[in-house]
Amino acid sequence: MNFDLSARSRQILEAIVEDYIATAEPVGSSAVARRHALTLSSATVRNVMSHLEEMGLLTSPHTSAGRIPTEKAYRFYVDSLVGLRQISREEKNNIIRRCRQSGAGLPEILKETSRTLSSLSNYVGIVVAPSFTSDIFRQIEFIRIGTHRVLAILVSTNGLVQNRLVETNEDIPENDLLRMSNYLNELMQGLTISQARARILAEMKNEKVQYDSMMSRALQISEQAVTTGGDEIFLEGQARILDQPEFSDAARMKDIFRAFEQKGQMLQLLSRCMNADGVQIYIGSETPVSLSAGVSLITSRFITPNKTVGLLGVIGPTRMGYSTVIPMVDYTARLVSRLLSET
Amino acid sequence: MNFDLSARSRQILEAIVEDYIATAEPVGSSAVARRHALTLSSATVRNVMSHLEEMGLLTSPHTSAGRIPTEKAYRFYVDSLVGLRQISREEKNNIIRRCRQSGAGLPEILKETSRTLSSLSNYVGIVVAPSFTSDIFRQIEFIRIGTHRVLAILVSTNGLVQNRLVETNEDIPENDLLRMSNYLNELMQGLTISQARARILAEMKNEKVQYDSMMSRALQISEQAVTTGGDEIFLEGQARILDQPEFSDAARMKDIFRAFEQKGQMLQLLSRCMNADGVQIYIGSETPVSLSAGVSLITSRFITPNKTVGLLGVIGPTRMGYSTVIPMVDYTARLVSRLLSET
DNA sequence: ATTAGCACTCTGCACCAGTGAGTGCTATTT
DNA sequence: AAATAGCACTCACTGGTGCAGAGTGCTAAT
Repeated sequence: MNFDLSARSRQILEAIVEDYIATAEPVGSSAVARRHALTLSSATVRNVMSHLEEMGLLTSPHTSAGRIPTEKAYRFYVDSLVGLRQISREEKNNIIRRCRQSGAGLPEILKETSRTLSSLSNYVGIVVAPSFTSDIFRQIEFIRIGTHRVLAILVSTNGLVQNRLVETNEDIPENDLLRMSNYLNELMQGLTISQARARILAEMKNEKVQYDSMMSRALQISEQAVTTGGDEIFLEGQARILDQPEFSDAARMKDIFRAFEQKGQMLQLLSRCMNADGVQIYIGSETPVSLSAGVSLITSRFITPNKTVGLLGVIGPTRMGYSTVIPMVDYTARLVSRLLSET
Repeated sequence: MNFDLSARSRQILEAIVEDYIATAEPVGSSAVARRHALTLSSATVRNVMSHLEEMGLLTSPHTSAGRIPTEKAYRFYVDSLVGLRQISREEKNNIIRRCRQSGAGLPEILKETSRTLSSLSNYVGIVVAPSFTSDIFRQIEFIRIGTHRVLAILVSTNGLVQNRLVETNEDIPENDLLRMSNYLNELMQGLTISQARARILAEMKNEKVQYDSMMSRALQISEQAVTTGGDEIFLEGQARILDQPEFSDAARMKDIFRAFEQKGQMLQLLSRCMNADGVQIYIGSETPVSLSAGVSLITSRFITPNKTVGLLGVIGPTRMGYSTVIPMVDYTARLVSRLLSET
């Protein structure tokens, strides 16, 4: 979407967007003329503004108010943001310090990262953990809980753990459980969790195995264990959305919080963001997450040592401080990838 | 707090409380006289009301509005609620069905229970998982993740799992890990997690052990594993609080959501509720959770088969449908205890 | 003891300028 | 021809006024 805009029009548009981001109030021609050190009268600015309005880059809430950028304007602004404010050393250190202070486990790190993103941006931090199913199988263990229950514990090479309590119709002695886990550990060696699941299903049809009750039981139990229950998503600083004046309206707020509660749904929609590399910016209606209107999403992928990918970013109002948030998300994604790899 | 109230005064107070609960609007004398089938004029009711106001049971927002119950009035209302509406069979089945539909694991059940409490009450559902530390140790396992990391997995007899990634300064071969876990499993047999932690700390001071590098390393690692990171708390249906007219104000809303985000703090405060048996009712400022003003908390304990206790309940506005929520919480707590024990 | 009646109080709503920020157009300047 | 000064116009916002309605508190009558 390349507009045929004069340099001056651009500058003015940029000034309006930035003013609006800063104040959340419609900005008028005289404000632009003043702020903008350039020697231009408000009348001239007015002409340009009405032109920009015709192009669909600005709207006015009513005749005698200033003008507000449209989504299109934000998009243009972001695309032409040549001078992505470099992230300062101080801020970098801040991020590093905060991301490090958590425990060593992946979930802890990710949760803390989400917190950090939120508190540094003042918007909502979001982190989607690397999908467990595409992670590589490490080990499976069975632990007998009571007489008819077995706890299956599945561990991936990233150190992610998934456990599942499985009901069994007979009491399985610990010895058998041990043999079962040995067999399965052999079977799933080196596969991803989802491959392992496929292997299990295939093996269940294997005739030789069907006659071995121990093996078939092992497969049945493990099949349940590898059937993963949704990935994790860390949404931190939700309350910060309330600081934004555009969400002071109760109805809009309700919409957003409802959406935040539907983490499962969100996860699905976010998976789209994981396909491309680099920072992804979704403005307003471009946002895959259906969080009512007026929100933007900035994300970037990060990768774990064994190449599974996760997503991290920030959710805020369309009127978001793009110039600071974008480099922040970018840097954080790189940082997390690096932190995870330095073992 | 036994007030010296005539039967009539009581009836009127009850009518006002119920009216206010239903409408969230100040209730006037004529409304009471009407609703109240009793043959009383509004003037008489007015006299009684002004008496009740003197006693601190009612207030009026301004002279020409109706009156609003104070916390004291709710307390009185709840205490003298003789006819706790019996929970209907249909509703019972509803609860049972919903609590059952989750997986077999304790966390899944509890999360679903919290959801159920929320959706049936239309307030916020809250469930505090039984403390891991007071649960009985079942087994510890070590899994080697990379060269300098060991994943410690701790399982309790309730089937709760806690895992922790521990950094080691040397590479420990799998064989050693197995010996270590055998030693520890022996050591902690039959103890609660917190006792196990004490045992580990004691054992570390044991001279004989200090000279055995394998043992002392095992103790070091397991010490980290048993240092539990806060218990779990399931807060579901937070967005429902937005349906309450008294929270349509942005500032109050922010307060509440901030409090909801501080789950750790909440947990501490809630531990007070776990000491007494039966349904606990905290009205307004009695609430241990410091969620700004105007909220009430209704909780009850539930117990797991091995006698650890958890907490479950509902958070809502002071103007809460006590007569339906109280029996609901009561029933749900009993039900969960039963569901957990029927293995 | 209860109630009818009435004056009084206070909120909420509608209506009405007046104000000020901001626009769009036109005539003028450069 | 582009930029600007000037001016009429629009429209939200504010504060004041007046009225209706709900509700109270008091007093006098039942």
